[in-house]
Amino acid sequence: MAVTITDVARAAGVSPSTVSRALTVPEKVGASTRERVLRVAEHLGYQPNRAARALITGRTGSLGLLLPDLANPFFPRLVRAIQHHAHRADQRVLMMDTDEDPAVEPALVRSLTEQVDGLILCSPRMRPHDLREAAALGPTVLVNRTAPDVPAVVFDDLGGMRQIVEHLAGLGHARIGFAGGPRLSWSNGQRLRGLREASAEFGVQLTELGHFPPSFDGGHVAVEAVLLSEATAVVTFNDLVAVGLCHALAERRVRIPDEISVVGIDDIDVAGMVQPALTTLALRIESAGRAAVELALELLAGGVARPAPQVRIPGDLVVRGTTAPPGPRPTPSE
Amino acid sequence: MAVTITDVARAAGVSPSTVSRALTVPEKVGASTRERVLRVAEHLGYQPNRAARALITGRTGSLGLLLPDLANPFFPRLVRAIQHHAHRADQRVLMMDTDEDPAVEPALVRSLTEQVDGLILCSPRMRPHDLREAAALGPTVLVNRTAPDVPAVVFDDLGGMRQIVEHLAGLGHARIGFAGGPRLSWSNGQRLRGLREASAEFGVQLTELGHFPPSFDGGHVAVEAVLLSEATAVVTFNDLVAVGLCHALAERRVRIPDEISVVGIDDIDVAGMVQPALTTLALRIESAGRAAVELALELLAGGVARPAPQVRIPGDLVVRGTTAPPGPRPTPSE
DNA sequence: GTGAAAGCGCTAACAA
DNA sequence: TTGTTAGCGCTTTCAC
Repeated sequence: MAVTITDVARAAGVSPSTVSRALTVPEKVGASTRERVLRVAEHLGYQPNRAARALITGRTGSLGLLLPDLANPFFPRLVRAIQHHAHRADQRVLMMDTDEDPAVEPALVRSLTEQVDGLILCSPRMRPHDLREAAALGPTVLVNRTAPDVPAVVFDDLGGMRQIVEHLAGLGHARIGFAGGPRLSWSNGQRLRGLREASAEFGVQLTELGHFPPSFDGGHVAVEAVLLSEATAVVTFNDLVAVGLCHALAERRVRIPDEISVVGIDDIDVAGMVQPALTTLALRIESAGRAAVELALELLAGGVARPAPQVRIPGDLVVRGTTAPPGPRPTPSE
Repeated sequence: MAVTITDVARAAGVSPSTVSRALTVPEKVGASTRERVLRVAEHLGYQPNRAARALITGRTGSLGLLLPDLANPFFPRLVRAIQHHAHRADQRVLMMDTDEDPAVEPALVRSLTEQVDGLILCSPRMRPHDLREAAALGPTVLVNRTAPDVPAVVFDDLGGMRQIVEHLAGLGHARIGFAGGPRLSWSNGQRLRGLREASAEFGVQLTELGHFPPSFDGGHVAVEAVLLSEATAVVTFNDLVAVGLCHALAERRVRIPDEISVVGIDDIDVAGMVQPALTTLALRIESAGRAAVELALELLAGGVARPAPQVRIPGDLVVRGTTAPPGPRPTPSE
């Protein structure tokens, strides 16, 4: 049997409540008593029973983490960061992967809220209505999405897109294509909007090439639309699509960046591994994770300012090998 | 306030104990009563309070998951699978990333054991002695490592290496190099052993090129040793190293697979994204995750056969573009 | 088959 | 500053 607070109390010659106080509100206990209790507890290897503590305080000491797909290289970094900072605040992390199925999200949220102090919803795919209901269930922080009155951490897509277009325009590109992500994706909308605004600002023409799966294969699908377009540079929804697109272009003997420039978003590891290495908008995912945990902790500590805070994480354009001044357009051979 | 078992009892006109039984040991309750209780519970949106249940049963309903680094593309797939199967068994997953620091592992294990029913240790880096102590703390399952008397899920490195060597020997390679991983890595030892045995069997010469970080950069470091060796084909500790090596070889204008063949291990996504695509030993990571959860559940359900079961997951060689019959060795130019 | 009662380990009033 | 008491929500004897 594990050692309980009563064992410690007996061994230290005090009452259980004193032990409890020494452990959780040290300042409400005499210095010498506190020290003795702490020493005894340490010596006995006492570990508080979280369940008992949770039962009475209503605090579980853990944060719930919901995300669409851990296999998407964007998320492991985010999870790591969240994990790390939660741990520093003595909170555990209960992770759940929804397998990219928006339909299961509300149910998972409902089951999670009961067993965690707060919820971090990463790139939730559920409908705004469901999201609002979910957030009402308990302290909730959104990452990579927004909803009215819900604290959120988002990436500065507008600023990021501006950096990309500025870079491309500076290189001399006049016609830019956008290989978009899922129609329902919140960030896809943001990115498109940012691209439109920046294109107007820098006087380049933006062509929307369509919506593609946010994956390597999606990039392969997009290649047709890219070749059919007049664009000399293509921005993709994310790095996976960019890498897939480059792959497909290479298969068709289109030279990158000589004939077409490609820009990704995320700066996942693969971006630096392919050849040529991908020019991409690096997202400070670790910062986002930290911000999310901090917001959640604030929420728990007791309310948050209205309106709900919205942390915007900037991006940094990383120029590598897939962008260059526009050359001759590839001839659509096949 | 959340709805409790008492609320349900009152609404259903029975005692709390009956509700409890209807929910956890249905067969000990009259059919009609059970049905009514269940309906009322559903209607009220009753969710059992896990903390209270844990307090009395001693079962937390969650599994602890310890791993070295979620950023390593091997792990997200494993975590997903574990998550998925744990969830099906109505167990939550508490994940902790040790950040590749063997020193923190024992402490994390100790703090985790108190709050979970069982522990799944993935590729633990800690010393055998610590591992034995950790496993003694509670129900423990090892993944990608073994210890006496501890149930484990391992990959069939011996069989996998045999597949690789057979493939290479069949292609005509007579001298194979191995770019090893961390000296302390358990699987590195296994792989080396498998390579030795298979090399003897197929009559090829094996050169150990050294130990390298299990990363893209590690592959870059390894390139020197590769070029200095007589090997016409190189097996690397994992795909990341293989991709890094290919990258470094390409930088030196060494043609793959014409001048050197490269084989990775894992079949991470990147393996299919680089050009040429990587020949690699695919590990059935999902199967490993499932097996790990099953073992853990068995442990919880009450003991496990002695000696501790050891599940061996086979690998499948995926032949892609980085292997071919040996050509002329590259001339060490620089 | 069902209810009453006890108690898991802890914290939080309330007293002293 | 410390101890006493009650009770969080649930399961599990033990009666009936």
